Amino acid sequence: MARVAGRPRSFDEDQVLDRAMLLFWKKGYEATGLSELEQATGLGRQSLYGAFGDKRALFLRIVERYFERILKPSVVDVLDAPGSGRANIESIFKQWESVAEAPDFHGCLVGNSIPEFGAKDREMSDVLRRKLDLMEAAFTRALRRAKSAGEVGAELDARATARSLLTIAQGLAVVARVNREPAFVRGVLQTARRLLD
Amino acid sequence: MARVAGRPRSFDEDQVLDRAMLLFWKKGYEATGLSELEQATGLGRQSLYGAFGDKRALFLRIVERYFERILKPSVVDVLDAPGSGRANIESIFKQWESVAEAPDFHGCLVGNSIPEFGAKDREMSDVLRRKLDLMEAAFTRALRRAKSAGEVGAELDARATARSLLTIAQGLAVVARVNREPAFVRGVLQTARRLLD
DNA sequence: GAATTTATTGACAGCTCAGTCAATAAATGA
DNA sequence: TCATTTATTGACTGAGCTGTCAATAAATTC
Repeated sequence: MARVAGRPRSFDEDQVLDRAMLLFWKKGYEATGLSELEQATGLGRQSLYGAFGDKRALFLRIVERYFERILKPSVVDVLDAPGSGRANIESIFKQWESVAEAPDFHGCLVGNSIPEFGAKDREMSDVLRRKLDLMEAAFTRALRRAKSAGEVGAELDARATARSLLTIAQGLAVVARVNREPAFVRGVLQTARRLLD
Repeated sequence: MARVAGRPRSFDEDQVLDRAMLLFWKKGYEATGLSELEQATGLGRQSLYGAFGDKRALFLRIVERYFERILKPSVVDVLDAPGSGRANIESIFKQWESVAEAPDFHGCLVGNSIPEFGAKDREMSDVLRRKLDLMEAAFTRALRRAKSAGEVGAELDARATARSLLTIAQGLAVVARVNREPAFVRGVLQTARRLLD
């Protein structure tokens, strides 16, 4: 794989993508302008276009990155960790509590984007849905393991419960942005735990 | 209350507001342009501004209308209906099922708007939060009545459960837009019912 | 009927948007 | 050294945005 001639990039791609991700996460797709992206990343417009394509292509890449760097490590990998499935779910609950109560909580990039693209953009909806599916599947695996280990009720419907936990997560990502009471999130999680018994 | 001189309006305000509401509901605040509002309502720009003020003021009015015309009758009033609190909650579940499975489901205007305004607009966040609070309170009332009537477990935490049901509702409003499987919504509701036992 | 008040119409101003063009800079390979 | 390739810079384009201005229309009140 011989390197081809040409001027080398002067920026760290990972850093640029992280900064763009944070911007899209906080402000949403439409509300994030190219000028803001230039400012946040320190790149000029042509560099952004040259490296990542247009705004939509950049966003698609950011969604992949958001899953790999945020959702996978903090949700999927935690649920799939060896040991107790139930304890893994409890770790997730604890994590949600601290995240949702943080002062600058800005929800979930995937959930935030769903209303924005709506039905008008099927490709984007499919991409976003696939991320939710991956989380649902991870919850299902953890619940099945918990069931085999007798950590949850034997009659528990793993798939339906996984769907509920995913739905609660996305609901919290919305509601906790305006309701900043710690008691709110704790109440929801306290109730979610009851689903496992 | 003597009428003052002047040319009378040539449009039906209710109809205009309903059409604007549907547009904001489907597309969101930012993505809805004045030209689209003109087209959907049949009004010229100056008529819109004269009657409702600027886009933001119109949207604030639409949010109030959305609560009065959609959320209050379909959630608050159903929960506050005389008789069994538990049966009223069950009515809500049934309704969510049919709504979320409809082909042109576009979520909840309140929930859709929360990520869009984020923390940058406190007035709007407060308005949106108040609508969620009113629904939470209605769930709490219904659960308390159900508890008094012995329709739910005596140890049930009415407020925490109300918060969970609100969170599930907002979660479904997001997730069901991309996951169109009827089994998804049904699974979540099946699990939600378990919260009441 | 005349003055007043409000509604409607259409054009327009100022700004921001995503995306592109052309010129310059900096590396490689021969 | 020189041709080639890629990156960067900054100006620019055309379109769309919200909001406003000025003129006209249609009612009431005196």
